[in-house]
Amino acid sequence: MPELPEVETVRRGLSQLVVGYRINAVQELHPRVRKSSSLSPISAIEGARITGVNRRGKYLWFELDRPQVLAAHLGMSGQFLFQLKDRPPAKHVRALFQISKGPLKKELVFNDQRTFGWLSVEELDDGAPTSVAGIGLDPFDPLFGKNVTVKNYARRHLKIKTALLSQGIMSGVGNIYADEALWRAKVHPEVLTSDLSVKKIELVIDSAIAVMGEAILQGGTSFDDLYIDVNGESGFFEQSLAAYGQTDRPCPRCGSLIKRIVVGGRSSHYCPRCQRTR
DNA sequence: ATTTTTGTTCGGGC
DNA sequence: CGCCCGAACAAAAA
Repeated sequence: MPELPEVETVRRGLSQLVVGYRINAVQELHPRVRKSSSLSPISAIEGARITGVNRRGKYLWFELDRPQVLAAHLGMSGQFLFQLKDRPPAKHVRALFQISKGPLKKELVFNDQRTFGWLSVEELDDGAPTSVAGIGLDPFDPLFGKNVTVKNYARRHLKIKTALLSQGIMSGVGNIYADEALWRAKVHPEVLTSDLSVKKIELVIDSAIAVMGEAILQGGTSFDDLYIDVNGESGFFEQSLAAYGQTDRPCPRCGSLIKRIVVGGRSSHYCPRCQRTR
């Protein structure tokens, strides 16, 4: 499932392979692939040259040689793929891009099994697409402020697990890295943010930064083929997971068996010994 | 056939 | 009105 490290891996792959290319043709192949708030059909960007690929949290956007951008969210299973000869064709292609640079021609596919992902033509507003306006900065953003973020967590009355998943406060963390960050910080997922000390909240944020930074170096986490990078490669961070998906397996720190509970409708994995309610 | 999975949005309740 | 919670959405694998 694409969270910040996976989306960043995709962004880096795209950045390397599409910047400088011109978008010659776009086909929308599924009725839900275009976000309803898109300024226009995606084909309106035909003729534009891609000048960069940017990201905030789990949101991606292609910068073009015109005021509009092509914004994208991978949802649960979205993928940008270059169709390679030695790989089976993608099965859930929702949009198709014909791009070229001089004599070089490429086909970029937007593939999405569960159709929660989307594409959208948008204006930039304060450096980010309009649909990204309400999304908090992610901790890798140069403008990210840790002290402000700590305060924003502290004044809410949310379970810390729910707070980490709230993209409006700090973006990029999903279910996997939320569980891993809380395990590293030794914080129980159900503790209220308003009950945590400033120091503890800081530790949770630092842990999220550390675990996502390490995951980026490993190309992200791939449990199955729902997450692969633009070249179809899996990430290798799964072997480093201490808590997520480790139900009934020993905690790497103390040996207690990892527990699974539901918090805010999402599965939460934690060590009952290392991560106490208080 | 039913359950499980997850990011985001939306509606209800307080 | 603001805040928080839970349901809904899709689709496929187990």
